[in-house]
Amino acid sequence: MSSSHEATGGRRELTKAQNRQTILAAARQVFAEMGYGAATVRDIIRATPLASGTFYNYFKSKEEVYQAIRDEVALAIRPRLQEERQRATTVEEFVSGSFRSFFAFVAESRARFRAPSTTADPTRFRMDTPEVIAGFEELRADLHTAIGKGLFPHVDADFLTAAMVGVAFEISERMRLREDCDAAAAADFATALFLGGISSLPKRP
Amino acid sequence: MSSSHEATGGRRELTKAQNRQTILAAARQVFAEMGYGAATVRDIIRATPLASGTFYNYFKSKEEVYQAIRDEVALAIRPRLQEERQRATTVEEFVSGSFRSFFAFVAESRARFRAPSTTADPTRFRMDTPEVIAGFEELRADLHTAIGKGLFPHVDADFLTAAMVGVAFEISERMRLREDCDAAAAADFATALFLGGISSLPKRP
Amino acid sequence: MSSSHEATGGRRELTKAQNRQTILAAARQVFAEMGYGAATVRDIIRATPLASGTFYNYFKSKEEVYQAIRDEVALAIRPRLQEERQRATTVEEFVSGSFRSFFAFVAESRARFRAPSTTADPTRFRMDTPEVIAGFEELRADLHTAIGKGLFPHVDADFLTAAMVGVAFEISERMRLREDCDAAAAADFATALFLGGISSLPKRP
Amino acid sequence: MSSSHEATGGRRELTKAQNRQTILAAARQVFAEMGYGAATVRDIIRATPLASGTFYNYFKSKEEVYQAIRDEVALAIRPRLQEERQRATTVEEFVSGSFRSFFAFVAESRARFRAPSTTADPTRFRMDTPEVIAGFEELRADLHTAIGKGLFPHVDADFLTAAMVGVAFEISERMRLREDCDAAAAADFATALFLGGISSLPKRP
DNA sequence: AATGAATGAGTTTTCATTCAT
DNA sequence: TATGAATGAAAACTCATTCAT
Repeated sequence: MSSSHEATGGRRELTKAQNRQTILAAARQVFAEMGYGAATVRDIIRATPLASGTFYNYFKSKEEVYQAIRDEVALAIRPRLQEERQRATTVEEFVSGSFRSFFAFVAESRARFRAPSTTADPTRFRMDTPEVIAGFEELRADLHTAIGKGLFPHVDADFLTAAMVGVAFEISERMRLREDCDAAAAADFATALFLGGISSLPKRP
Repeated sequence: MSSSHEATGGRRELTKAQNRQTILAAARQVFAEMGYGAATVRDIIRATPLASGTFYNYFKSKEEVYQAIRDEVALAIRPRLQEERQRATTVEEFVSGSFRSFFAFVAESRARFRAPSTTADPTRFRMDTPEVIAGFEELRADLHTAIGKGLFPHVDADFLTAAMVGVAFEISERMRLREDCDAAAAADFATALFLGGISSLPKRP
Repeated sequence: MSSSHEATGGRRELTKAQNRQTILAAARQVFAEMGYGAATVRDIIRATPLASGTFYNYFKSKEEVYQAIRDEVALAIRPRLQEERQRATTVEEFVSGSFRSFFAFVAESRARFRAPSTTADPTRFRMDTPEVIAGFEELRADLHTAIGKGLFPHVDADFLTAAMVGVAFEISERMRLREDCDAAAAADFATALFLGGISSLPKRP
Repeated sequence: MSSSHEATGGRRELTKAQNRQTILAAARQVFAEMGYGAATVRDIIRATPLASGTFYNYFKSKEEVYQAIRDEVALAIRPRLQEERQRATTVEEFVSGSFRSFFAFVAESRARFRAPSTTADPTRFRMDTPEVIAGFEELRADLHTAIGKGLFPHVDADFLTAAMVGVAFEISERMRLREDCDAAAAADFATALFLGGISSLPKRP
């Protein structure tokens, strides 16, 4: 009799999609708060108004929820980053484009990936998923190519990738903790560091 | 009879210290392989020739083992890093001293912190413990001081700390995977990046 | 419009009866493959193109499906066996009539009771249902009567019943596994065994 | 302080062996009462004074308990039967030796395999385990040999095996239900049936 | 009447911890 | 102190059944 009840024509469909999202949201929060390893399916369910059995209508296990979150993240971020890099014709464009996209994405998703409040798990939960890693493998590949083409100086591509990844993750975490969450500032900082530094890096023989 | 008694006494002491080390080594390996959160006391005991009850003669819980590992690490690395920074009179010394100490430490401990082989936990287990973090808080503090003293340009100290931490961790991981595990090369790379880049960083008002 | 309506009506009736049979067939197969005890309503539904809720339009529970299968079997076999025995005027007719009817029935139903392929349940699922047992209780009663009337020698009727039941079940299982599935040969074997053996059986005081 | 407490020197050892037996006994009873398929590990534990976790110190699953029971039975009965048959030089010895051993064994174990009281599962729980079946495969092989050697007439060995198995199982069940549980009478009955009947069986070409 | 998602009680299994030896 | 079996609370997962559509 309530309006929300009557209005929806395909209530079942909606509910089903909503439940999936409810579980995913709860999982994101729980993973952030307790860390992936320590989190249990129970914890996820408890963070939900659903019954325990319902979880298993959507996911077979904690791993599977994690995959789903991963895939969502990857689907959102990887194409953006790849596009930036492919469009780049100079080191500046390559570096600044990558960092701008990445920090912008993190800032946008801040709402969705609720900040880890009281982490019981001493290992930090990062958005450091295989898919994201795969995204950085793409970065590595593109850096190799760029170095081969002479766009970049002939430096250690693996270390350079690692450095960019490390800077991106750590600064983004710091950025998220700040009130302003200024993605542009973070991107400018990281970009300047690399543009200034890359030319000084040891050249490989 | 007396001599055998004394020998036993000596062995006892040794055994006791050995058991503690046995547990710590097993815990390091298990944490690396499954992640801290997913690891259980059972897992640690299983990676040990000891009986389950024996564990509790040395540690009260998984957390306590973790503390002990942390403290070991911190005890080994933090004084080294602090000393490097306090000795530094230039940016070059500050940066290169920090990175050289850090990568040297990681290379040394490669044997002890067995490489995470097949990680079931998708979140990477880094030597990213609170104590190590605390070590980097010291770095942050020292950077603030150094900026205040004019040793460093007036950049965003938090972001710079984050960048150094991220580069240190990611490159050290990469380094550990390499056959040669060349700490000097890693340190040179990171140092060059920062020395070249720092002067380009955006200045704060 | 009317014609399509009538056709649908006819199909409905058919569908309804078909659904019942679909469930029964699935249940027979599932019971045979997993054993009655281990089988779940879920398993039966899964072996069906129907939805879970539909099951409950036809049966209240696993037990009720079982009853239905039982009753079907009993309805088919018991009257036949009783008729054979009542018609019998000699031991030969009694014994050979019973075995011939039984093995013929099993051979006929081989198609319906699909052979248990890979039984997860180590206890064999036999067509050894209460109704069939009841059928053999009738055999016991009739044997008692026949012994009382002097048709059979004065042997232990319970043991004789048990022997006939055991031989019937075990040989029928063997027969079903054979390509030819020759009911007559099985009946001849069992009949000869009992006709030859009965006269040698220990007489009761 | 109680005598039963102090008396036992190796209380641990004893308890451990006892617990295993406690679980096996409970399992035998539960399997008999509910059927193997319907029985749950919980049911077995509940039939025991032990804690739920203790079950898993001894068996990994319901299947494993079942295996253990099976193996016990097989270990006890198969050698006896084989010995009887190998010792036999006539049909009489072969048949009567087999039946006497089998019924004697069943009578002995009546205490251990508590009689199925109120079976919820309509499929009867027989000691009809793969190992026991394997025992009858040995019977089949020996019958083939005996027929080949001319000890037995040239009848259908598979059917004869099935008949002996069926008679053995069904009569033993009947026997167990009787107060006297007279193994000798059961053996005499079965032996007479077969000795009288075998010569009448249809000869194979 | 058919559907299939939600429910939550029940089952299986693991685990930290205790304690008798 | 070392041992390792017992414990039972809690986690993982299944299932019969209901009910909105």
